[in-house]
Amino acid sequence: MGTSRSRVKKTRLVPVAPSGRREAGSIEMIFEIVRQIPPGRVTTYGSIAKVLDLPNARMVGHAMREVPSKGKPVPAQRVVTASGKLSHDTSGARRRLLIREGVVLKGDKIVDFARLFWDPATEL
DNA sequence: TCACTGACCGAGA
DNA sequence: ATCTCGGCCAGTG
Repeated sequence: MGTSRSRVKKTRLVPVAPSGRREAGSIEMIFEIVRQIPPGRVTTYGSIAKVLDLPNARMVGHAMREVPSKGKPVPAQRVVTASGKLSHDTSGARRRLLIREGVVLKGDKIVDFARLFWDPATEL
C-alpha cells in the first residue's frame, strides 16, 4: 500500500468563507443538522460528526459553543454527549430548555436516553 | 513551532 | 454505574 498518510479529509470549521459564501465543512452545516432535531428528542456530538464525516466530536462541541444568540435558532440543548449527559451546562439553561420540551433529566443525565435518541444517520 | 486546553468518545478497571 | 486514559485535532498564546 502507498505510504501516504491516513489524513482522509481536511475539515475546517470556519463560520463562513472569507468571501461570505458558505462552504462544505463549515459550521453552518452542523447548525443545519441540529435544526432538524425534533423537539423532545436528542442526538450526540459524535453522531453529528459521523454523519458529516468530521474527524471527531469535539468539532461539533466547538460549533455549539459558537451558536449565536441572534439569527436562525439552533436548538443546541438537543445535542448531548454519547453517554446522554449535558456537557458544560453551568447555568442550567440548556437543561431547562429540555425540561420545557418534556425531556426528563436526573441531574445532567437524560432519563431514557436510548428512547429519545435521534440519529441523523438513519432518521434524517 | 511547541505546549496545553477542550460543549468528545470508546475501552478498561 | 463511575472513573481514568489515550486518542482525536482545532484554537490559543
